[in-house]
Amino acid sequence: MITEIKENLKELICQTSKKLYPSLDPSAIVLEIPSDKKFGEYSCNIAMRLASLLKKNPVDTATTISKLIKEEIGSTLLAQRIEDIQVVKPGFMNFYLAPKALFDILESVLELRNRYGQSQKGKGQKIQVEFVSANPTGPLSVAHARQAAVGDALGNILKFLGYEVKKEFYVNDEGNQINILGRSIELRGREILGEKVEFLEDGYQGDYIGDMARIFMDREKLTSIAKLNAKDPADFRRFGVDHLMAVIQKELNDFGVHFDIWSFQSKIATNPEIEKVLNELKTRGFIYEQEGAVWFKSTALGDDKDRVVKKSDGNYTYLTPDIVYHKDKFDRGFNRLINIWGPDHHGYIPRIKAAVQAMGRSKEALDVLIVQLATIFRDGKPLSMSTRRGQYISLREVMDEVGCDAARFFFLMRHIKAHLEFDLELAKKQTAENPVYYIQYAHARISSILKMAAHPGLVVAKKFQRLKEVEELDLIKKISQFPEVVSICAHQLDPYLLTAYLQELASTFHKFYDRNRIIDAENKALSSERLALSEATRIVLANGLTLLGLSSPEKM
RNA sequence: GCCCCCGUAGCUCAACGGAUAGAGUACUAGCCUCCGGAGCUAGUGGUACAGGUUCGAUUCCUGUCGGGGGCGCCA
Repeated sequence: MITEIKENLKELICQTSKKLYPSLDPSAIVLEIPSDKKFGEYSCNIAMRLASLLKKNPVDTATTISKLIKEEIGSTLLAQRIEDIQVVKPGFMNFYLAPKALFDILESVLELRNRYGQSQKGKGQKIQVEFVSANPTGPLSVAHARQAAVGDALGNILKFLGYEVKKEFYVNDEGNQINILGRSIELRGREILGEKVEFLEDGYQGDYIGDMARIFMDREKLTSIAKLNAKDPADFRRFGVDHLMAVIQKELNDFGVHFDIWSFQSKIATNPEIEKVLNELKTRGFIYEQEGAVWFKSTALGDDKDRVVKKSDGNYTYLTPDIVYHKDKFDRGFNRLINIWGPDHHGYIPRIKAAVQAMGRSKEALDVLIVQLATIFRDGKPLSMSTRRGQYISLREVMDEVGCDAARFFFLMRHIKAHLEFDLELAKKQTAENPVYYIQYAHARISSILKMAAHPGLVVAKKFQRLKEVEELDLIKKISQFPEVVSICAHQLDPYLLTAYLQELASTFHKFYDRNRIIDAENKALSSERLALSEATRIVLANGLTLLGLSSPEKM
């Protein structure tokens, strides 16, 4: 409903403006939600864009256009829905929706319920969102936690807009890091059996390694050094990967993040497959040999230096299986890939984009989102986060301390490209200072009112005519913005706008609640319309919270 | 040295290139005979600096200064 109104209005403005300036590019016409509600529900700046072309005062142009629109509008669906058009100072045309339009929107929310805000915009497009993809060498960190919250919410949003979305976790279960993992476990095992060992310089040092060694040796009955020596090193690796993947899956599951697909490097980037892809790249002229190594000519496609894909010792670099993996993604039919990475990988973007192009795909088919780190604060002081040593804050700690909903919301609250300050004390507070509870409180409050209204026998209205207070109309207008907010999130590939919107919606509701009595047995007709308005608000809050991966509690 | 992100109110952050730069928090003063006071109302206060593009710049471009991160035949 609301998107229809906007589209129709845009079309009308376009046609009318073309009468003044026939070669007008329709994409130049932008309808935006004004910063201040006194400027109406939609505002158009086309007169100012045309000012220099027409060599006329934009206010005059806007006046002319708005007169023409008023003449034309009678013949369209908009006639009853646009109440007023005003021309203001620099040359804005501001459009004011009529109560009829607002009531239509309310009715459609109550009818569509959890589908309100959905669209079919993405129909037929297959998108893969790959995120977290942490090496199975330790528990997940806060950095992964933020990536998980972002990827999950973004995937939800894209699905909501009709895209066919798969959320995928890529498991790097081979390579140097995994060798080091296996070796670290083995060395801890030797220590447990009393052997004096020198630990690896770049080995994994967290306590969990020793725990894992103990579990493995119990299971395999490795009670002596001799038995341990007889063990295949690959067994340590395999155990390490399996064990840690189970830990990671459990953590993500508890965090409420669910993946559709788990891909394993060992299955996808097998040596024959790698050679096949390298041959293909060679045929296309992107491979050469130098100093005993095999190089990918990524500079030809925008990278700042060429990259080794096969070292002089015959091993592949990290990049090589990754190229195969990206080819695999496209082979599975995805026409758009979204990778969510940490900031430590940003230098890696040009080479993987080069690889995608070398395989004949457009570089626009791959979006790499860099999610900046979150710094965890306690009592106003940042907690140190030296990596590698196992001294980083884990997802588990944050989740246990502040709860899933609060943690996820905090991770989503800022642009993904902005550093995030995460205050544990604030996130833990169950008070007004905490925005999560502010939103959920509004949902719980409405749920409670709806329950209570059942007693006096009030019904939730389906048709509207009595809502006219400022707070009522403001609330409907805020509700009407939801589809657009979701759509902007998808366009920007960042869910943060939705967190801000939900706070505004909750605030608009609280104001309405504070100044207007909802349940009133003396005035049932008005009361049932206000109940319906509350229910519509609840629906939108729930839809938004669900997209972000948060719960919508009926009681708190 | 090169690359990426960020400099906005005391603090944490907003503002598709638009209108008087907005919220929360803190501080001050108010609001419960009645639907959840985890709420509402009012007040105070700001674009790092220098140029450029534009009818219009917090936003885009160049430079300076400041903070964070990244730059391997590591992953």
